[in-house]
Amino acid sequence: MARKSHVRRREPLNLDRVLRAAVELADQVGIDGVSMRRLAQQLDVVPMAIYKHVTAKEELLDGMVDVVLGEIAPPDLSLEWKDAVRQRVLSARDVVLRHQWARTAIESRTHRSPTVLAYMDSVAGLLRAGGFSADLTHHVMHALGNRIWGFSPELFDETHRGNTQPTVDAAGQAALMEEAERRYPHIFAIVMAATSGDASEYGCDEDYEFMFALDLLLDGAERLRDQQWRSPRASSPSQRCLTYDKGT
Amino acid sequence: MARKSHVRRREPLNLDRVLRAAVELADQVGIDGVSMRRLAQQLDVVPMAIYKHVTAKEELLDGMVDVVLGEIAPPDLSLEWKDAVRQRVLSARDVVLRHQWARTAIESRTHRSPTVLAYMDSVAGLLRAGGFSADLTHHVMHALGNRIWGFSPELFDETHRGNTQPTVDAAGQAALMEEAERRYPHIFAIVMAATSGDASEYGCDEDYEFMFALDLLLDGAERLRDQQWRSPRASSPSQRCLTYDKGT
DNA sequence: ACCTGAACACCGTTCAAGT
DNA sequence: ACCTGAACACCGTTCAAGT
Repeated sequence: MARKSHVRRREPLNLDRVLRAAVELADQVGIDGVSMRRLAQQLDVVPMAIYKHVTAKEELLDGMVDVVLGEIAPPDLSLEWKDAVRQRVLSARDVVLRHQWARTAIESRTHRSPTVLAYMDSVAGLLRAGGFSADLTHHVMHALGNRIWGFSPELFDETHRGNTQPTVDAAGQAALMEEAERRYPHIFAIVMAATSGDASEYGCDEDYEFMFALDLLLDGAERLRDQQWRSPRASSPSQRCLTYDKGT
Repeated sequence: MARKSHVRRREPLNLDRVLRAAVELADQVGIDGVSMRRLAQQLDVVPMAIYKHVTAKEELLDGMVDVVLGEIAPPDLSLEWKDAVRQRVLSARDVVLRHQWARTAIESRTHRSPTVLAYMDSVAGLLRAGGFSADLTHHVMHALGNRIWGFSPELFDETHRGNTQPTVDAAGQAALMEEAERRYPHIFAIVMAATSGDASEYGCDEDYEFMFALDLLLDGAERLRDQQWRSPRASSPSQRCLTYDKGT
């Protein structure tokens, strides 16, 4: 056993092994639990050994994002553009649901790695193949925003990140509800509509919300494509900073 | 002078003063520069003194977000719903542009404070007043996502967070461009279209992108409202987890 | 009772001393 | 030349000792 661990230990550290261990660690303990020191421990290595394969923690996080993006299924080029985009984005969604920490990690990245660019390029390519101009594709990509990575911000709740709300008794619950109805009538109405009565057991169907927004955006994009939409910038290229024109 | 600083020092610390100092500090040094210790130093106080007004750093961040949300202009109820939403969201945008750290801070919040809920309630109220059902309002709010706070993710660049890309000579630049064109043809096309030729000076007009997406979403929402859209969940409330129905 | 210095258990990263 | 222990300059937060 001591011998085996000795053999293990001699297996040379490389970037791939570092990144895979980091991803595994993040899956287990969340992104905040991933420290250089803890990762080193996981790899049965001295902390400084990691710096041989990664110049700083930021680079580690870049690499971790690359690893999860690698799990996204390749695009199905036989599909009609909208289905193709949807399939690709939903595949990304599968991935970020498997790796909950990936949302935060992706959002925090300030550097676009080749892997990131390649993925974005492929999504842009699906739109271009669907007859979108480069101009419109650009704006649609921005409008999709983080949804191209398969996630959208959680507006009301944050159920996926182990938050234990304080348990209150039924009376307290009712009082809270009354308070909520008085102070936040519109949110209350929304919650009531979403739960058909029992607001206390509110929980969004995140998947549905994601799809709703995705289709709203894609349908809107399609409409603009069909009416040959061009950005004001494209018409007058010298003008870099545009003030929004309400009449448009 | 020593006397004056002594008088200053005796001014009792309170939550308001703590939060305002924290916001000011974040404005100056960014959110990562805001540590309990550094904030204490700024307030000319021992670190532990802050914990009298805030139980943990998370609570400090909650409070900081509340402070900036307080700077958002009140809704103009005389406006037609779409303009009212736009005015409110653009006012929020002014605020998050003034406080660059606020995007990250808002995204990282896991707790919805009364101030946060009040703002969300007011946006929901504008939609409701515009004839949106509670059901549709709900989904539209989700679709707007972080755009209700006046920001959207930066997809391609991150110019606003002091990043100094390595300067390369003209020849290196040209080589990079060729490489980019070969590896990321669609992104390259986008960039070319956005800069009318000189891809090296690419920079998105973030304001325009924001407005484009906002209008795409609001126009799409209006269309759904006009056709009396109802969510499948609203029709069959027992069914909580919906699979997306392509035919819809 | 209130306040606070020191301490605890961590960080990411540098650097010089060891092989 | 490579590797690594110790050290540096930080964190957020606890806690016991001081007033």
